[in-house]
Amino acid sequence: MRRTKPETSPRSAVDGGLHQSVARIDLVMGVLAANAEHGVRLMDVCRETGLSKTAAHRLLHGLAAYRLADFDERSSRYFVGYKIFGWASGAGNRFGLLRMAGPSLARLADRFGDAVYLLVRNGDEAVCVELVAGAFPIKTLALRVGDRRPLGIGAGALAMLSALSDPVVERILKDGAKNRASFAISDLDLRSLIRKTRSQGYALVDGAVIRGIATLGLPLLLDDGAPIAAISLSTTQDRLRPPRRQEIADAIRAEIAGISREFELGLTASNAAALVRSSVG
Amino acid sequence: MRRTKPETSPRSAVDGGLHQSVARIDLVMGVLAANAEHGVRLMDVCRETGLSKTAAHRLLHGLAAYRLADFDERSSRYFVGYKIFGWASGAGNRFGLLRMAGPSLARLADRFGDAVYLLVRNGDEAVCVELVAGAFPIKTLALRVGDRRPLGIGAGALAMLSALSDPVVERILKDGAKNRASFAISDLDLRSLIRKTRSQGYALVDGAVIRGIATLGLPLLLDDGAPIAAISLSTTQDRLRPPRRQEIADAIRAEIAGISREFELGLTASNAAALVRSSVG
DNA sequence: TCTGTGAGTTCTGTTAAACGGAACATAGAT
DNA sequence: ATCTATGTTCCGTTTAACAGAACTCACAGA
Repeated sequence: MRRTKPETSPRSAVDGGLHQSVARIDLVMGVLAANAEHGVRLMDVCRETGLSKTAAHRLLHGLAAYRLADFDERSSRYFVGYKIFGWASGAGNRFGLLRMAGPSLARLADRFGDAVYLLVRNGDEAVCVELVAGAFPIKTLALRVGDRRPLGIGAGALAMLSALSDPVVERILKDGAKNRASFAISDLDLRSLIRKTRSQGYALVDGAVIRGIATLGLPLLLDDGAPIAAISLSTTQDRLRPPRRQEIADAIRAEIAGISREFELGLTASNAAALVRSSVG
Repeated sequence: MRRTKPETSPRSAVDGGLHQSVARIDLVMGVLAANAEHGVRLMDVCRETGLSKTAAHRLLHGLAAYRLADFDERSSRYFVGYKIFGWASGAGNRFGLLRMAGPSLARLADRFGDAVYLLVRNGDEAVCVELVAGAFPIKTLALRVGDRRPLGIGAGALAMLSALSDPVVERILKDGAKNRASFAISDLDLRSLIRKTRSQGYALVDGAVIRGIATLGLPLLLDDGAPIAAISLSTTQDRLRPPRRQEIADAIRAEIAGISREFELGLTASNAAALVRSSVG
């Protein structure tokens, strides 16, 4: 009796058999997203995912049928479907945070001319949920919408980490060491940054994550002190020297105060907790 | 022998059996996205999708395992996962369009102070791919990123429709009649708007789609005349009267000329065709 | 404190949706 | 014109997903 060889079975490459359908869709969409600009052909997907030609073909057609992917017949290339936008626009607005913070971001970007970010805590990571580029000609976009960073990497994520209690900080440092490896910031540096952040009341990362770019961020705290989000601003290092630095920190703090007032009004305690810990897993 | 009743089997409710896994994921993610602000509980998903408790449970856990959904344990609510952002940011940049058009949008929003949109043609619809809000205090956001409109509804979509040949326009009007039903614009109105758009060289929708808001748009054409995208600006009706109106149209036209020059350089003929017709289905 | 209700989770046997491989078709390159 | 690589269709097999039932848990009202 011929048995299916278990060796390089694509299913095991993904998940071990559980949630295969989600696993494969995630896998394929990931490939589409990674090559979104020029699209991918069937065999590209096979190569990158290890799926059989048949499986990839069927899956891609299914995705296209539901507009999760777009297919161009002439070039026979697949793209991430625009339908994803609809999902994403909802995702950013969890608990209406984006709706409430949006005007603040715009005001800050407008006043200082630099790029302003809204980051949300998601487990031990920070996700960039919105970004408003300012008018200043030198664009210093440190993050794009959707980018993830371990807590502690970048001013917004550092602001959130610093707002957590020491035991939690220690746990996060321990669990996330591997994820921070690609950033040239040692745990020692990080601890000293946290101390500095706590003492000065805002997080400043001056060229450490991206050369030449400085970012400054403050956390949005619930009344129990839990950080759920952060607003940060990035610019060139010379535009973030002391006098202006303090001015920016104060402006962000003022905006955050307004948001957090509005935010807590529409929030029950359980909802708040939900936001903080959403998907700690 | 007890047979599974075929009657209201959820699988048939979705697709008829083909691509069930994609169908259900699409279905569930759609529900999550529709209730993104407050999240949904397991039974909400069951109710809204018709899925069995078990199926919904398994699927949601699978989605959460891959971070396509986020689950909050305390409130036991599911949310659209932030991972979707990663996919979406790729989606907007098909063929690098967003990268090339981004600076133009920012310049326009900056100069006029109003909201500026980038729309892409996707089959017989237009999708809003990017939006830059201007500094003017009255915000007139006619679209959000990810919104879809039938071609012809809204200035950008009207600009693209008007750039198509008459036979194509007729086909789109015929096929899409139902989708336009919710907008108070008759086909007769639409034909006259198309004529007007063609003669004046830009599309203007003055309060017809949203009361009090006027939008003005121009298409981005390939050298063979096919419209692939549009840039539009929305503001209050009184801010879009004749002298300013012409100024805005000229400014958008100039930006589009720049984009399309850059765009065609990086585009082979087949790629261009791909973009135009992506997912006509 | 007890009890009833509704939500969420786990278990189990069954089934059909998805599977891989092979054959077939098509397009591009040489 | 031939060859190679890519894309599509077919088909018998199988395993991942299925529905239902039983279970736990939390909470509300008596």
